[in-house]
Amino acid sequence: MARSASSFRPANRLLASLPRAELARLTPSLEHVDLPLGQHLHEPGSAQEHFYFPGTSIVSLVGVLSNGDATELSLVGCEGGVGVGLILGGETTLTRATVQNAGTALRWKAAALKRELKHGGVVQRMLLRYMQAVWTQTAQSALCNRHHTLQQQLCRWLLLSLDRVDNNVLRMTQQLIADMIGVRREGVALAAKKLEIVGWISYRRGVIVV
Amino acid sequence: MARSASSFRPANRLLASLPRAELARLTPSLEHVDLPLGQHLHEPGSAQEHFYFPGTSIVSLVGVLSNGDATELSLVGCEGGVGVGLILGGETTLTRATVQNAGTALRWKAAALKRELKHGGVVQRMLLRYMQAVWTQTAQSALCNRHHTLQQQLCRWLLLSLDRVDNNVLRMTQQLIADMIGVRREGVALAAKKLEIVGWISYRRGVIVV
DNA sequence: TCTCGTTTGTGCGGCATCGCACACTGAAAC
DNA sequence: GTTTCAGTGTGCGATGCCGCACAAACGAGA
Repeated sequence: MARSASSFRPANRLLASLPRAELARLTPSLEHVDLPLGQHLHEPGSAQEHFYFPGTSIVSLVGVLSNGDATELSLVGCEGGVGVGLILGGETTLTRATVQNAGTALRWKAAALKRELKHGGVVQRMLLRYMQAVWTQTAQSALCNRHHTLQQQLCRWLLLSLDRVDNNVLRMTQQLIADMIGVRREGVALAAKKLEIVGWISYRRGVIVV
Repeated sequence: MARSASSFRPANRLLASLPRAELARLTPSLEHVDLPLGQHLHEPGSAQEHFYFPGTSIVSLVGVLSNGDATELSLVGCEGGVGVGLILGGETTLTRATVQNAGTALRWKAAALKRELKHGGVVQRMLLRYMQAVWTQTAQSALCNRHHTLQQQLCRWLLLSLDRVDNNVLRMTQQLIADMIGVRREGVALAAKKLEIVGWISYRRGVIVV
């Protein structure tokens, strides 16, 4: 499942944005992994061992309440990374990271990340910038949850997901979508139906075409 | 309005948590300010000049949508700081920081903060840890907005506020509270009425006693 | 004391979502 | 082909909040 990372132009855009030299320095400590659908990269409350840079995989970051209620806080594809808790240095998170879409990723040992963070160069800036993106998405999520209708949230979710795949097709059941944005499945069914009537999407047993 | 900061044991707990030497090093670049009620420490979209360490003041961080809808993302008192956007390095935020409770604060030039962040010592760790606290609160906010009733959210807000004052009294009109958590004033009135009947709070024209 | 503006209390119709129940459909397994 | 079941469509009452309108209570200043 894991082999050494050799490619010079990583699929992940955070890594690709780094200068040649920095990337070369990091490469030895990066490890190629394939993420299967449904795997949890980390659970609420537990410490994380690795930071992940998704390549073709998509990972959903959901906040979990003690009673089990959940809401998606951020969606991460090749433009980001998983494990912001490591950047910030706290031991525990209240989030769960679940693989939405099986695919590749590069993983990075937590210790190496911490070393790089102390170093304070381009990599640190990159990580912090991305942290801001995550925070912004979380804030957006809070705002949407308060002010937007289910329909609007479904649209937002579809667009976020589309940005992270290379074609127009999403493989995702209504139940999973409902769990992500924290609503009933029936609500998603209704909203999706409307979108289908308008002609923006077509829906067929777990396959969405936009 | 501004005079040099001289006290060795700052009221702000983030600063107080620093080792003597570090604090001494920072002190010259800190400036004492009094924050009047209602002042905006930063607006969505604009760059921030200072990072603030509240002493007796309380600052509310609200996320603002382009259409004006808003929701509180975090509440900051002497246990925290205002200006996480500076830590993360992005130029713009979608948040507004408003002074909820007039009081003192120490402010810190953005440039000094950036220097300290590169340096990568105790101060960096402290800032990042606090950033995590803010992120966690934002995530909590998202979860509450989805899963909790207005009543529960009011309670949460009251408790958050209480943690940040030294007595049991909050000076706050229902309208302002409603704006904070992003609901109608009438809803707050109703919820507050219930809490008053149960005997947990007493409410009198902008003064809440718990 | 009186007035005026702010703050709070209350009622009503409307709407979005929930929780539950159940029927239908397509795809995979036998 | 038949069975089986995950995935989906639909209906219905309940609930919580919104938007609006207006009355009542309170406090500050004249």
